[in-house]
Amino acid sequence: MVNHGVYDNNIILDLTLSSSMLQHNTTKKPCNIPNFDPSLTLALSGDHGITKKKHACDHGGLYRQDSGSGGGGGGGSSFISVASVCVKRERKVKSEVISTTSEVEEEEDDDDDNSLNGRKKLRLTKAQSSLLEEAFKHHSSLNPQKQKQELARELKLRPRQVEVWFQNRRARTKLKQTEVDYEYLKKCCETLKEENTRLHKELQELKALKQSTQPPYMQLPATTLTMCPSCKRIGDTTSSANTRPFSITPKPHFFNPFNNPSAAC
DNA sequence: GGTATTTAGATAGTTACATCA
DNA sequence: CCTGATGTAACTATCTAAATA
Repeated sequence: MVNHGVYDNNIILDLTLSSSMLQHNTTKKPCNIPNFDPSLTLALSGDHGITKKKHACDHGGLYRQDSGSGGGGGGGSSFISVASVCVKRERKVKSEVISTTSEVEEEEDDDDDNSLNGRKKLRLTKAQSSLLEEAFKHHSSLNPQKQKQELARELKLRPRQVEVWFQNRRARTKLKQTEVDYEYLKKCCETLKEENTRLHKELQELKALKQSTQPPYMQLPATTLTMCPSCKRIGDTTSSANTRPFSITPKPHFFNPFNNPSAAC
C-alpha cells in the first residue's frame, strides 16, 4: 500500500505496452515479445542497462509505435526516460504485489497472458522441480515446441519459464561438468608431477649405483647417456630404442591422460 | 540454384531476488 | 535485525541453422 501511486503508474504503462505488443506481432524470439512474460517489461527493465545494444525490433520499435511515428531518435529518447524511471522499481513492485510462489499457478497459459501480475521471483515447488528434472533427464533440451507447451501446461507455468528453466539447467550441468573435469585434470597433473619426481629420483639413484659399481675404465662416456626432454627417459645414443642400458618400467596402473609419449620416442 | 531475410533455439554472461548461516 | 554467500529465475546479446521469399 505504501508507494502504490508510483507502482500503479508502472503497471499501467506495462499494460499499455502489452497491448501494443499484441498488435505488433508475433513470435520474434529475439524481441522476447511473443510470450508476453509478465516479467517482460523489456522496455522498462533497464535494470540491465538501457545502453545495451538491442535487436532492431526491440524496445525501440515498440516505443516508436507507442509514441507515434516519431521514429528514430525521438522514440528512443522517450523510451530511455521512461525506462530509467521505472527500471529498478519494477521488480520491487512485483515482489510486493505477489507474495507467494504458488500464485504462479493462477497464471494463464502463456501467450495470451499479458496480465502483468507483478511477480515475485518465482520459486518452483518441489513437485515442479522434480517434474522438470525428470523431463531433463530424458532430454536436456525441449525438442519440439509441443513438449514445452505440454510441460508448461502440466506444471502450470508459462512456456517461457519452462524454456528458461531448461536453459539454466543446461548451464548448471555444464558448469558442474567443468568442475568435475577440472578436478580430474588437476589430479592427473599432480600424479604426473609425483611420477616425474619419483623417476628423477630413481634415475639419480641408478646413476650413483652404476658409478660406484663399475670400474672407472668401464664407465660410459657421458655423451652416450641421453635423456629425452619430453618423456625424460634415458636412452643410449649408440643403441637402438629397445636396448636401453636401463629399462625403466612404467607403472602398470598409472593412467596418463596425455597418452602419447613424445614423438621423439 | 544462390542469396537475403526471418524465425527459433542455443549459449554465455549478467542481474536481482530469496534464503540461509 | 543485519550481512554476506549462495542458488537460481529471468534477462540480454549473440550466434547458428532451418525455413521462406
